[in-house]
Amino acid sequence: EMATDDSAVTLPTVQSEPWTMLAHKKPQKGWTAYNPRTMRPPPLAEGTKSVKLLSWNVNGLRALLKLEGFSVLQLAQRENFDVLCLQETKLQASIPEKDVESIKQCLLDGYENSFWTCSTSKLGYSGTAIISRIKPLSVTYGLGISDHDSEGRLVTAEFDSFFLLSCYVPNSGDGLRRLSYRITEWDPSLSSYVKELEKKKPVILTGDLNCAHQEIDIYNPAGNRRSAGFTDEERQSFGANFLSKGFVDTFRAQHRGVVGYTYWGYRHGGRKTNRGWRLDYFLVSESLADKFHDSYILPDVTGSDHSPIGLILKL
Amino acid sequence: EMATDDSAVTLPTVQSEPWTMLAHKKPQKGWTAYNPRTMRPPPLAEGTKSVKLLSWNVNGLRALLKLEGFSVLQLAQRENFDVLCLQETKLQASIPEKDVESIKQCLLDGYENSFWTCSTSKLGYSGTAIISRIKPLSVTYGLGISDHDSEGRLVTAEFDSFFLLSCYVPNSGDGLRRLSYRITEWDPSLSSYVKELEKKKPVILTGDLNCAHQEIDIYNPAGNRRSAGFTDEERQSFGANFLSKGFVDTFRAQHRGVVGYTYWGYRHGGRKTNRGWRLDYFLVSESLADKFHDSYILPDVTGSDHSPIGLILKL
DNA sequence: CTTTGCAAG
DNA sequence: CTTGTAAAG
Repeated sequence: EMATDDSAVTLPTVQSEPWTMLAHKKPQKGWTAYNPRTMRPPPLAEGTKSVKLLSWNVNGLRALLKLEGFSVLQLAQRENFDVLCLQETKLQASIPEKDVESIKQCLLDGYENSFWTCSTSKLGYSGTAIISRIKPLSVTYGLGISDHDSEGRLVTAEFDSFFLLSCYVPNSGDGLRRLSYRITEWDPSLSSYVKELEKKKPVILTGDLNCAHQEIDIYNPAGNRRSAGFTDEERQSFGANFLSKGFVDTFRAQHRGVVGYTYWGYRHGGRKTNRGWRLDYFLVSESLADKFHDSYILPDVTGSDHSPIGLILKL
Repeated sequence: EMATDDSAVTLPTVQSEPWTMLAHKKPQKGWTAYNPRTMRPPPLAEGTKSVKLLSWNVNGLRALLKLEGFSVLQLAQRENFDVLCLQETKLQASIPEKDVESIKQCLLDGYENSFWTCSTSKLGYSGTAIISRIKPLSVTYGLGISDHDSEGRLVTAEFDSFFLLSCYVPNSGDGLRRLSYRITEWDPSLSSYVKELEKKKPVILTGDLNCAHQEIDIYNPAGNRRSAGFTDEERQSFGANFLSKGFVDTFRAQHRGVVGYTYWGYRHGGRKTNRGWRLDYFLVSESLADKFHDSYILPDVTGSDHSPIGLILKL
């Protein structure tokens, strides 16, 4: 049975739905756990024009398709998305023939338009994509700055009423060896790029932005102050370069005080114990802030260390 | 039903026993396929003193134990061997704790004495072992020539009536890049080493000697004239350094005209189609040539690209 | 802990 | 095709 609203414990703790559990033994600060069963709004009225966007860091597309086979296709059918953004495809420019076949069958059936980047500097690393039912007006790859465009971290597709960016932000790495690149080069460059695009039309920036912005966005804030993705530097950069520049974190705007993770490291059996992070976002231009119907997470979709996230945008 | 001896086709071709099939569509030169069900002599009379030796190129011991779990232990119990020689353990000097546990449980239960070499020049490469119920008089590692002893290719155990060598001969490699090392350095050094030992007592040289000596020892002799393990150079070297120096190929001595493979490459589904090679041997000093009861192959033991081989020695 | 690519067989 | 490694997350 569903717990009542006035129950002392505000968190449902149904064993069979692990995504409903917080890692903290006791709920803190009145936070609640994100539950897609109860927290997603009812569907839009028939006839309301909308577009459904999905984003997923797949952590190696070939392994996902090998492991999961047609379950990716099932995801597509169940969710009936219009556009799917991928990160960490780990594909190379030359994909083995059998993998091409698998990708076509599992992922591109019904989606005529697909646009792929891959790292040219390091094989099988990074890589992003946009797969769409709707034909974009135009597509560009990277930031347009060759220093930052050898790792296949960005695809931009222009649609009628917005730009959509599928982005994989550089991880600051073990020992934070790449933190300074991230803070002083990548984040500001991406920020300038999106602000430039925004002069033309609204922007939707999605993907693995590799930052848990606030304490609510990570299972163990105190223990991760010097972990890549939760350093003060990255969190400040995320605020300064995106949120303070007018971009709206749609999940947080819709779900104040809700703990919704999108990533659970493989290293400590994170998914079972819900030791997660919220690293994946749909950020939107202010002008779209009241035009989205639902910003959601699909935590029960497995096959990667990240779960997919979704955004339903009213048109 | 068993085929009768006077049948026109001399080869049993029972589908459920693939090791009974020859790769050649038609039997050639009157060869027959090795069949452990019919070609092993009856057990020695009760009370006859004997020792049972086994040798196995395991192609990565950790993977074998992970894959097969306790079936290795079952092999030990079923075969009830006295000494097991391993090659290509691919262990490092520092074995992860969990692997140590697994090895102890699966492999060393009941075998007090075990002696291991590993490659110090290339991690997870090569590596040999002798695991014994009988305590050896002494054990030495390598050839005693530092140039050839960085790859963990040899363990020698001295028992009362013989030396036992577990050996993994260097593969000549793709493009035969290591053929000249093999022919001009390794083989002669090993030959000198065993001849030196033989001055003290008889020698049993076993392991993956990485040479299919004659056409009968390989499924496609014509197509492999320049393949590592069947070059003229390696075959001549094998003859000159070991057979012509008085060592007896026990399997061949016992089974003239019998096709008995011990290796089937993973690359072309070799085991299913019996596209095999005989690369694993028990070579013995001439003085032991009439003292062995059975030199055999266990082709139905899986888990590696090689099968184990065995030697029952009368004492 | 898992992905990728790589060397080796 | 499978085993190891390494770098990366």
